[in-house]
Order: sequence, then structure tokens, then C-alpha cells
Amino acid sequence: MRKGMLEYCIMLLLRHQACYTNDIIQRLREAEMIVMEGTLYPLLSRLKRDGLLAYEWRESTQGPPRKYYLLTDEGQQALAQLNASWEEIQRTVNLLKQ
Amino acid sequence: MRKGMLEYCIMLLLRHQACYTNDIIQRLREAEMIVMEGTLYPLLSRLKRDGLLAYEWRESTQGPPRKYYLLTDEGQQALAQLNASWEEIQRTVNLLKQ
DNA sequence: ATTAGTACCTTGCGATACAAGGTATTCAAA
DNA sequence: TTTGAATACCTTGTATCGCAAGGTACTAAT
Repeated sequence: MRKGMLEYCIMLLLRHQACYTNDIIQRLREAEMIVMEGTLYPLLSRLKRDGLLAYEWRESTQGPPRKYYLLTDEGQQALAQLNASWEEIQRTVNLLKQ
Repeated sequence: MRKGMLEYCIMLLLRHQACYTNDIIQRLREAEMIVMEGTLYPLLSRLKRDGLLAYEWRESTQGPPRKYYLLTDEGQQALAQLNASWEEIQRTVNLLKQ
């Protein structure tokens, strides 16, 4: 059932703090949301392509450089939409639960 | 983002009251969840095949007979699982929102 | 008998997530 | 200097889900 929630969770995560892939996987795992590498890379690329995310390269102390993603202004607007959708879904479920 | 929520919503809907397809579409629409016929029929068939739903034919005053679906005992157990998943997703989102 | 309305269902398409595998960079040890 | 381990990037193939469109069958009214 978590399908479809992933994009929302990632945008929530990247709205204040820039992260690279392993950060994201780790942070989501701490929030009990499991996500695979092969899922994440295409999703990040798509959000970048759509202008919702931007990235910058940063050196690492150990290993190759990393792509640090952050939400753009356009992404913030899209996130506001998703917040509204999330509220609506909660309303729907609560209504059906009665 | 409502993707994946549909199965849960339908099982919530059918846990107490038997409905046929147009009932379900109508009731979900009232809860602000739009679902298409072509989505619903395969989903109901799958839940039936998996033993989570059962149906019985009922005559209609106008038109051909209808399949009225209701949640089975096995479906009730599956629904308890989905309720737990739903709680977890809410926890995840709330945690990421901080 | 024909038509309109209702209810059932199927097929083809696009999007999403997973599993598996592949490329490239860095650093340390042989 | 070269080899290998670790890290980080990405792609491909598969399954599932939801939608759009189209199709079949039964009922009732004209």
C-alpha cells in the first residue's frame, strides 16, 4: 500500500536538507519506509527532469563524489499540492472507517 | 498518490455492507475517491479469487441481476493487516513532516 | 422487433516499484 | 604500479496497478 507514497516522502525529506541517495535510503528506513536503489535512482532523475529537484556534486572523504538533491521552488509548490492530496486521502479513509 | 489505496478503501467499504459495482463507485465518489469501472471489475475479481471477497447474485427491479460483494472472514483478517499498514504510513509521513 | 438503459467484463497502454546486473571513481594494500 | 574492495552512479527486464476504450448480455419500454 505504500506504493505511490514514495514520491511524497522523498519530497518531504528533501524540502529542507540536501541528501544523496544513501542518505535518503537511510532516512526513509528510519521512518519505516523501505526503498530500493533501483527504485530511487529513476525517481530522482524524473523529479529532476520535471524541475522539482536540483542537485549539486559534493566531494566525499571516502569514495567517488555524490549527487546531493534538494527541492526547488517549483518542487515546494508541487509539495504543497501533495500535502493537500494527503489530507484528502486521510479524510477519505476516516470517512470510510466510520 | 491515491494509487494503492483503492484496495484498502474497498475493503473498508465492504466490511459491513454488501454492495455491487455501481454502489461502490457511488460510495467512493462521496468520499472523494474517484474510481473507474475498468479499474474496479478486475480488482473485485482478484479479491474474490484470493478469498477476501464473496458475492451473491441479487435481482434488480430495473435491469439485469447484480453481483453483491461482501468481505469474507479471511478478508476481515487481511483488512486488519491493512489497518496496521495504514497506521504505519501515517506515522512515517508525520515523522517526515517534522 | 427494436431501442435504451443497465450491468457485466476484457484488452491495450502508461506509470511505478522491485530485482538484478553493469559502469566508474577512490583509496589502500600487495 | 597494479590489483582489489568499497562506494556511488545508472540501466534493463518484469510484475502490478489504474485508466481509457470497447465489447457482451440481460431487461424493459416503445
